[in-house]
Amino acid sequence: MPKNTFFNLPQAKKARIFKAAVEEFAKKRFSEASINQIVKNAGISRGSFYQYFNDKEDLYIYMLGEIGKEKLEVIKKVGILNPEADFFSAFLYMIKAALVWAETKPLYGQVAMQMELDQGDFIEKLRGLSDEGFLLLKQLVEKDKKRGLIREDIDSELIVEIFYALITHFFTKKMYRTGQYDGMPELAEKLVHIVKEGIAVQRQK
Amino acid sequence: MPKNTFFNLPQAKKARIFKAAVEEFAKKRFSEASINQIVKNAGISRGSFYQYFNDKEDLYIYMLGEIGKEKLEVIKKVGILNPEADFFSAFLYMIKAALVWAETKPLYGQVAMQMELDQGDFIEKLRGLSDEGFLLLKQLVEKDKKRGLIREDIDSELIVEIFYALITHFFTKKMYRTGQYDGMPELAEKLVHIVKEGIAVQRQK
DNA sequence: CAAAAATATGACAATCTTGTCATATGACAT
DNA sequence: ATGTCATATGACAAGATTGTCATATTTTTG
Repeated sequence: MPKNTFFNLPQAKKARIFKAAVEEFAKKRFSEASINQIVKNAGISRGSFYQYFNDKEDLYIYMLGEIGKEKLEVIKKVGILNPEADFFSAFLYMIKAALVWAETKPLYGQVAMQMELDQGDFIEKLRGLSDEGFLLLKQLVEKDKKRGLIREDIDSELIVEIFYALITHFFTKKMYRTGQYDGMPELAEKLVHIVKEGIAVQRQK
Repeated sequence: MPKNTFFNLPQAKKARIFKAAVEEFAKKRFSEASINQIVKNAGISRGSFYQYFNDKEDLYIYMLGEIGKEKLEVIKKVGILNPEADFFSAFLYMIKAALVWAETKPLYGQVAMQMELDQGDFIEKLRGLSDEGFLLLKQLVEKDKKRGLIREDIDSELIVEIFYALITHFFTKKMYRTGQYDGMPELAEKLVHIVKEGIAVQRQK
């Protein structure tokens, strides 16, 4: 947790530091991000940094927490919007909402991407924590199983993870290559359709 | 390309250096791997390293090439084994062969994994190159489309990439968490089955 | 207003990295 | 054996990184 000296700072300065952190962690992985770079961009001295935060981890976790708050709001809106939606359309809606969010705050999305690509014990520890979206999706899958929309013989967690893996893979690739998310809603629809219906030719229908 | 001084080296010394490189690049990403560490483990001086290779890239590419040779043999065996196999069983066979290979030379698999997780312009450039396995799979998909096994309306490359993404995701996760690949053949089968048949409940069949 | 407490600062030590280079060693041919 | 050529070596420069700390400055408090 950041020290009190940080929270006591005037809003503008806090924002400056936060912005500098986001910019750095959007460019580099945690392990490669440089405190030097952050303090330079924030316009504070190296000494001050250590007066505000214990170390890089401290700042990183704080930043993720702040970003997470915003992200959660986006995700929760989906659940509220149409409580009767099936998993597939809810998922697609969620993706689209996430894309709108990512376009508003592109750096936030990049921070998440960098984290996704990171390894290391510290990052691995972090991952398990904030899986609110994951849980929500799993519940939707299970509801759909009861409604007879999704096959009961497939593990719910596996299903969610498949979608997660696919979205992460294609979005990360696209984002890294072109720096943009255009065409992604369409791709997401294709992916959902494929996993839903399968790629095999249907014998009868 | 390594310099002649390297190729002139006695076999044992070459092997020692190669082994040290594999060990380092299995532990660390390219950008984080340290030449210092490699020379230490290989028992050569720092100066010698630069007499053998131009730089880290040089060694890395050489190493990947050597590993790639072995890997390609494994993959090619699949195509030979049963030329009439459909994409799904060929893919599964390929996965299983890759797993056997990875278990024999676990570090090679880890090198590939580290590369998978890496970003950076240099690594990105490398990726496109050695996609022999990718192409082979794409051809299989297209054959199966003609045979009426796979739906024609889905892009072949997308299909291959979906499998690639899923396998990479689950295997990397598993490997990183537990250091082993046990249970992976079964998981691969599940994944193939899901993408083949879909997760939606079939209305009639 | 003066003293005390809080905060800001950049130099510093320690540790890493890469790539170069003058020098030493060894092998091989004349 | 002597000279030449290839190779081996570790010190070195230049550039990063992190975390600490004595000192200066600002703010708050009595």
